Amino acid sequence: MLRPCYLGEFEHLILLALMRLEDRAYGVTVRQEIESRANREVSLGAVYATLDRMEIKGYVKSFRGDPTPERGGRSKRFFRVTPKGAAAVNRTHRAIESMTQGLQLLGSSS
Amino acid sequence: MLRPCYLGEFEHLILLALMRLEDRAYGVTVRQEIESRANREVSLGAVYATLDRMEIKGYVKSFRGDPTPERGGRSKRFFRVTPKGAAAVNRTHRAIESMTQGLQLLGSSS
DNA sequence: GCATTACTTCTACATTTTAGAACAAATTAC
DNA sequence: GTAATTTGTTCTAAAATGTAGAAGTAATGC
Repeated sequence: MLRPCYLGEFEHLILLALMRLEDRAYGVTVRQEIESRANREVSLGAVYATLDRMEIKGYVKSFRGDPTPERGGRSKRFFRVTPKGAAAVNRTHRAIESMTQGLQLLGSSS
Repeated sequence: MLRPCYLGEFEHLILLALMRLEDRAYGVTVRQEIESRANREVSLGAVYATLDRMEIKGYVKSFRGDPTPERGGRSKRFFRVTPKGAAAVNRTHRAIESMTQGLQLLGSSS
């Protein structure tokens, strides 16, 4: 099968979280960002699994930070979106946007 | 596991295609709509599998049309989005939107 | 050291996405 | 009418994604 270059739902949310968090993105903050912003519960296991897969695909890059002086403050694994990851987000947005053009659906529900 | 009420990527595109197509939505046109609008190749098998799953979940409803008088024009299985499906689209859009708020990413690529 | 805290990795499954082959029903050509 | 052709759907099987929770690791505080 040809490698699809489209993002899954959760991959998409995680990339957006990384973009928002900039240099503060690691497992816990990513999960928090999605829970509070997208109003959706996620497990840390899910977050890491998806980040690992996206690192293999080249959508994100991770590197170790230093330990912090809080109790339990061990070193974190930070993540950043790569240009390739950003391109994937853009492709996804364009696809959704062009499929949405002219539809009036986001009316007022909530 | 609790049934997640979030749409997968492809489910999302298919629901948008159904909304656009209104009463002309069946396997072939749905595929065409996604290929031309979202600029993405999809197989019919993928379209039907996803439509079937979404019918089970109550996001779409299908019904048979009559044969048409073209060569090979056998009867079609038409699909419509249900209110539940429309609600799922709205939830998905809200999640993406709130994750995107304030990010400037759709700059100019393409 | 031992308990506690913050964080990551591992394990195991469920669900979604995917392609292509097989099947079915209609039309046309002969 | 029956074989070939066309439109459309269903079936099958596998890969990719999504998910939760248990286990593991490194730090601090006592």
